[in-house]
Amino acid sequence: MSKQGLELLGQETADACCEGLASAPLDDERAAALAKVFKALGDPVRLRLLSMIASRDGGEVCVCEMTPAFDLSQPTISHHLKLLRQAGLIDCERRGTWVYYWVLPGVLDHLAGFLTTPQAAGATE
Amino acid sequence: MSKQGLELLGQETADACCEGLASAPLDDERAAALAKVFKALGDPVRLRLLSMIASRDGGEVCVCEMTPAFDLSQPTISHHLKLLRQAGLIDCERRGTWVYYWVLPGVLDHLAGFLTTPQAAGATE
DNA sequence: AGGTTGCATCAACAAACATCAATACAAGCC
DNA sequence: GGCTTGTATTGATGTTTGTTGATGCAACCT
Repeated sequence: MSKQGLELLGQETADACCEGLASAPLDDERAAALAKVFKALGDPVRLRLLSMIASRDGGEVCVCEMTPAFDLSQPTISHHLKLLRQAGLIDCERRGTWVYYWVLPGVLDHLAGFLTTPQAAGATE
Repeated sequence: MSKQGLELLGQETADACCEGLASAPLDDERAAALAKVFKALGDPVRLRLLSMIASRDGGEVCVCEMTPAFDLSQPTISHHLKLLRQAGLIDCERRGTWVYYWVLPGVLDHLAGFLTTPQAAGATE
């Protein structure tokens, strides 16, 4: 189930959906929504967790594999994963004993599109 | 001084310089450097300030124009601008009485490239 | 059933952050 | 020189965040 979402939501990639940061001044509402996501990215542990999940072949990583990769307690890792989930960046599912996390498709590319400036969006290099 | 946060992002062009979030697990150092930048973006006021500057024709905005655009005190706006500057996102110059801010070129597109997943990067155009 | 393991939640604390009033600094004007 | 305006810095305060030990819950295994 988790692997198929990416192709099905393929039309949601970076461009065309909504205005970028540099195309017009942000209004309060959009700024607040976007700030939530960037705030979730604004911690080195969460960035590493997200990267660990996003770079994984198969797209899924077990918590049992992430927790020992940090010099932090298990509740702390669980807390950071929760924040990433609440930001809409990842989701998880329990399968038997273990819990697996994956990156929600399209969200990262969406953010990238938001940051891309009009000039760079048109230029290939 | 203030560009430290983005040193690890490099000055090279957006696409070929460094690995993206989804290409390999981030190491501590890069995660810490990137987290600083994302943390700077993780506040609605700073996002609006940055957008206000980035979307401006001519690329420069006077502080005297930004301060009244928010329901916040002048020191607070100045503080947020300082954080954006320390994150390596913007720079400023005093010209006579007024101070002008602009977005440092390439940084936003660099961040966008970092967030772009390999699949989407190939499918962009 | 009882015991063990994996993960989430709770309660509590220190550190970091957003905000403002007061103040300091810089540049123009009288 | 003194006065005014624009911006940055300081000091203080209430809030948020990162972290942990303790606890709770779910799924396995005898």
